[in-house]
Amino acid sequence: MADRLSPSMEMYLKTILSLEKDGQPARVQAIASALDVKKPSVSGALHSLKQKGLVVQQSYGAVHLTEEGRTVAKQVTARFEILKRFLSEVLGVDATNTSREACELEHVLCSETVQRLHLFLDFLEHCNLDVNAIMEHFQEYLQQRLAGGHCPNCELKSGECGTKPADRA
Amino acid sequence: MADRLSPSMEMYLKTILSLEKDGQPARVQAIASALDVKKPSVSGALHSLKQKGLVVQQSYGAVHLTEEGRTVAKQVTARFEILKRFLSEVLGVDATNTSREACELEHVLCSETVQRLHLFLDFLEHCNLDVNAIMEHFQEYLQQRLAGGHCPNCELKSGECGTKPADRA
DNA sequence: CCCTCGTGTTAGGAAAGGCTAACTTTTATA
DNA sequence: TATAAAAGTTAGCCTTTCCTAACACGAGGG
Repeated sequence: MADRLSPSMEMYLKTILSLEKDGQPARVQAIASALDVKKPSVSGALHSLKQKGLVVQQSYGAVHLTEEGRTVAKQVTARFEILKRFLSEVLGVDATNTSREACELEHVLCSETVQRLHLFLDFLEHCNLDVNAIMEHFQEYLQQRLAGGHCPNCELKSGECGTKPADRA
Repeated sequence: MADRLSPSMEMYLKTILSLEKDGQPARVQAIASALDVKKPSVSGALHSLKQKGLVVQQSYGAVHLTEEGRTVAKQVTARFEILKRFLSEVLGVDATNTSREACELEHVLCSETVQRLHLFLDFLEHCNLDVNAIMEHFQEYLQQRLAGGHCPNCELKSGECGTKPADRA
């Protein structure tokens, strides 16, 4: 398999797939709006994706994924969905942030790691009834700790990974 | 607080802190080797970090972190350690990959998410004895699934997030 | 004291990915 | 059908981060 695409190129593919799924033709303008970039950036990116054989586009027309492009787009999208689930279901990250953050992670994590995350979610969901109780317990613990409580057994110092105490009040 | 530094700049700071911790003076050459870049790249980066007030360096001499630079470097390092622990202790990611992957994540995840991950590890470690059993159960499940077993309740299709069946044999 | 060699810096350039401005093509409407 | 608006493209530029080549400093050996 060729080297991984850049985050930027993966985003273009993911966006094209997503527009297609919504039944919209993937026009330059629509891609630009979805990614919050300008049209010339899209044109440039498409030029590069065409060279790689991942999309086709008749001049001045809509963009279509090739089979290979579709495969990559689906992979990226699948990663995104798994990461979003993990962030929200396990870590309880705020809905405002899950998409943005999953979107950065999807370009960075290797398949193996995403798969393990997927299996972790799968495990929590299907394979052990006790797990739900544990996860609820974790969510409670999380709320307490985020509210300022302190675990007596733990040397976690607030601020050490970038969150100041004031941020968590 | 100012905007987040670029991944690259965070890496320079983290590396300088790490060299200092090893008792070595943070010279341009040492930083270059540690990051696998050439000396002029380091000079350029240091120029930018000096302008931001994050490092000081007498000309042709060793580099030192300012108080602010040290704070950032420590935050990045702390994120790295937490992510590495999560990847290895929870997901069982291979030791060869944990550092590389944690190193990419550390620049991408927001403080809130890293903190939640930290609390998750903390929870697993200190706050519920049953959790260990669950996690061991997960590790077993992981091994089975990675060896080709299939969860009857789960529609996980191999390959959908980029791992081909052949990769997992 | 000078010279050499390792280390640091500067100059100049490439690639990626974004931008604006200006041009071309298509579409839609009067 | 003529033409204006919308959509796409091209040209040219900026920033970041890396590179190579060439130059400058500075500590140790003759």
